Amino acid sequence: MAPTKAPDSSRRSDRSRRAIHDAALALVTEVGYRRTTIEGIAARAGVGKQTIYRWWPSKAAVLMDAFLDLAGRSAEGAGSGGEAQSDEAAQGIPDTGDLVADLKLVLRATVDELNDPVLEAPTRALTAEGIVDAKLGAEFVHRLLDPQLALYVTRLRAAQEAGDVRAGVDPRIALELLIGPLMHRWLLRTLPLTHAYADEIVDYAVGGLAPRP
Amino acid sequence: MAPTKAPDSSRRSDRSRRAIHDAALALVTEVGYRRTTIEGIAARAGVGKQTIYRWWPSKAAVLMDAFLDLAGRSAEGAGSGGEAQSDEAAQGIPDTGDLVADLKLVLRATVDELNDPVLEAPTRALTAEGIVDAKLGAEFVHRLLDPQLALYVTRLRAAQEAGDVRAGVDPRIALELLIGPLMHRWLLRTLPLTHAYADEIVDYAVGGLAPRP
DNA sequence: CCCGCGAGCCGATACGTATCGTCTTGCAAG
DNA sequence: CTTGCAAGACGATACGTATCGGCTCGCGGG
Repeated sequence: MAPTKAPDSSRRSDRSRRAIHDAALALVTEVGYRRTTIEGIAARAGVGKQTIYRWWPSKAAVLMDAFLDLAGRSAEGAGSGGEAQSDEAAQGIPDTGDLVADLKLVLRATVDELNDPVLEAPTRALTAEGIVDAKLGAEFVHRLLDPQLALYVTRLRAAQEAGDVRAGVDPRIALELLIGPLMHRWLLRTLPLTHAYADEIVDYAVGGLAPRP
Repeated sequence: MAPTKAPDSSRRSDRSRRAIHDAALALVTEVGYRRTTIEGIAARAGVGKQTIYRWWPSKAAVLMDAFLDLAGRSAEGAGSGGEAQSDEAAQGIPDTGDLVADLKLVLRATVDELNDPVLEAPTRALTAEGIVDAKLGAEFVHRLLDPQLALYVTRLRAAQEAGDVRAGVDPRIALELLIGPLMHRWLLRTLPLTHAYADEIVDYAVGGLAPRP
């Protein structure tokens, strides 16, 4: 009956947790997701296998936590000092009044992140895993993607109030018009992902969202 | 030196090939990609393991051929009688002169395909594998995606000549404005993928591509 | 025309390796 | 003294390779 009672997290070793995160990220970028094994992570982290199995249900879960930890750490110091969440999440999308310029700025930054060799392998691995595993995918979307997308919703709503976007447009759909093409090209590698591409997407998309004359 | 000489394909058993295709597709939809094994496929198909290893380099390659075979078979009879390639590939995108209506028709059909439970599991598995494995991804794009996308390019060029799309627009980018959001929502399961969504995407995208007044 | 023969794919299965997830053992931190 | 921890033994799969007869071809001598 006892549903495998949870271990006492207050006694958990932070040192081991971090070592496991680092080892997981390093292995994924070095040998790829398929060939990173739990045993390999444990060995590299100087940790017993059981310590991993005690705290995480799967290899993907380890990588997800490691990735979130990485994103959180790289954002520290960029925020106003409090609890930053992620690079963009901490500061939001700028609102200079020029919607096109603001979006280009953010989408260019997204392009740079996607092309960053350090982030590429873990991001691809998690995305791919989420595509096949609905449960993990939901967690990925909820913990990583949704917070980012919420920023677009905010900025697009402001644009609607400013009259740059038609009132009837659903921000959730407008946002996908921007992000979708970027992700599509990155995921499927159909063509190179460049700043110029991001700019064109913004130009076309905003054109379709603007009020009819 | 002899680079593992290729087997004689003229003596290949078509019966085994088809049995392997069917078993692979069935297992992927039944137990998921991760838990379909080469041994499982061989057992289900009533085939020796070596027969699979002789003709395919990996589990993903088996599934890719099986999927292409499935797509090809389901399109037979729909084409003009000759060598049909795929449902849409055989007939192309209609050109009634109404760009919005034509695109909605095709994107709705794509939505239906993506929501088809028979096609969903193999498509997700192949896409996910291609995201992580660049070599396989390139093959996936080349054999499956590019032929489909070429149809959009054709239709969009016609729209440019008809004056429905600005002359400066690159069809390869315009097409991603349509397909990208659809794939993004389907892959990441952010929100349900419906006909209404396809319609809105077409409305917004075409609005952004149309000539400036 | 016919039959024997070698080549090669086929189903089947044994083999050694790798990874999995669980379980056990001491040890040291709390 | 309780419990997480490092280390690793353990059975269970799945991997990819190597053979083994059995069967079906194509070919060439009779």
